[in-house]
Amino acid sequence: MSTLHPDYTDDIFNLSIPVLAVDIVLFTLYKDQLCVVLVPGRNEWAHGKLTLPGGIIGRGETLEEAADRILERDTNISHIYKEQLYTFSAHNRDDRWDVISCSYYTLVWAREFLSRIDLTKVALLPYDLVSKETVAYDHADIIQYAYQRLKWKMEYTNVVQRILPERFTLRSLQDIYETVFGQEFDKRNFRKKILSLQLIEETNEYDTENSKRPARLYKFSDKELSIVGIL
Amino acid sequence: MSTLHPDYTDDIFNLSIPVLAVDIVLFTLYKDQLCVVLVPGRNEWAHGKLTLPGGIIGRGETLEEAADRILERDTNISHIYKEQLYTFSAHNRDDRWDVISCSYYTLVWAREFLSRIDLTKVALLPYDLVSKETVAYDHADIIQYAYQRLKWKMEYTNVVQRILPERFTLRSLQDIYETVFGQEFDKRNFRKKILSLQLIEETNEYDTENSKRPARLYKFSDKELSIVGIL
DNA sequence: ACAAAAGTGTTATCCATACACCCATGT
DNA sequence: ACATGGGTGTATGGATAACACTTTTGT
Repeated sequence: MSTLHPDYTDDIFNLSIPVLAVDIVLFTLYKDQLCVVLVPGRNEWAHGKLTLPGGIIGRGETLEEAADRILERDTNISHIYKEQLYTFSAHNRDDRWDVISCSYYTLVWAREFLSRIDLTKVALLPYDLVSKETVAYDHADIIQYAYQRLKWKMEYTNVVQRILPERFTLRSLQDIYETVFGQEFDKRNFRKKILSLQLIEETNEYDTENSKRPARLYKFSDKELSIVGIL
Repeated sequence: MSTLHPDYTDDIFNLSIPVLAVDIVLFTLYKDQLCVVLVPGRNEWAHGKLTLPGGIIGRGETLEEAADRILERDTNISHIYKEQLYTFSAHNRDDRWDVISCSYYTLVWAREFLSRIDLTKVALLPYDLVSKETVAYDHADIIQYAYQRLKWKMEYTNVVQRILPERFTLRSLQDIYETVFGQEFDKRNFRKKILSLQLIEETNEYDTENSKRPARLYKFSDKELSIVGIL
């Protein structure tokens, strides 16, 4: 233990302190399904259920650094865009241990990351199957909360640019929204809305990979994250 | 240090852990100004500046419990509605100490609470005067972030019910919005919007305290917090 | 009677929604 | 030629924003 900060000596002498962990909710789009990347629980209290990638934060580490370190250790994915979700501290979150968890969440496109994930060590669980029966501790609650936040963020900001490749078709953008929200959107209205926001601009390139009529590729015009109503 | 949680033993053996604190941004409406309740910094690194009420979280305490304890200690206010803001962990938040701060924010109506606050121990600093010159550490940043969140929450949810008394006039409700947002709203449109949301209902009581024509008193019809567009 | 705040409706504009057909390409 | 997904425009209804006068009370 290092030297005490004078502002807090009163507290330190009266109280022992809890442990701070980081847990990451990593959503991914896989085969038109919204999935969560989970790891097998490493102890008997997890009862063989899955858990979020997580670990204890170290001294001198920021939360983001700890999240990066843990994500790399558990999933081999490094330095991706993520956002802080909430810090959970309810009593009995975890039966045996007084741990406070600062959670992060993000969404990645499976195609890019599947190659780096070792599927013998992590599971891609469809969001619809997340429940207290499949996921340990309060992690199902955390995942549900992360899903609400993800939807909000995608509806009202341009975060989606963080998960798309440089060039993309309007259809692939719409697919992401439809998968995340679990509903279909009118193609014309969706395109009209997206284009009117001036977040993206057309290029003169076309997607020739799929057969059928080639789709025009677009790119984001502005890399700043901002609040805009998308849906 | 208590027994180690098996999920985290790897981390624990490799790393020492940082300290978790709670800081509270307590906004209040005082003389038509949005103010922040601050306390004098208790050490030389605060350079005589003001700081947010804050302290170290204890083992077995939830963040909310710690926030309540600290708020009561520093301001004599107990068990008020508050929301978690963000957990700050940037390097060099605090020059001498590796502390991660989970922050909470709330808004109270000065009239109710002024009697309980000891104004020789706490300061009410108008939000406009919050800056790195007046407030220590990164607390000015935290306050600014809390202000953004407060505005969002007031624009899109019915939180405001948490700070109003049981019965209130539409004018006092509008005053709160105008003070927080620093702008005036059209009286007719404001009333129309609020009433159309069906969040509040009229009573047959009138405010007779002020002179001039007595204003009808209203009450909230629903105590649940929900997302609704107010402005 | 007058000052001061409460209360009340209408109109114009913008945005969201609903909806159906033609186009370019590969097979 | 046909099957498949890409691409486009209009009309309607609902929400928002702008705007001024009458009412009730205390002094």
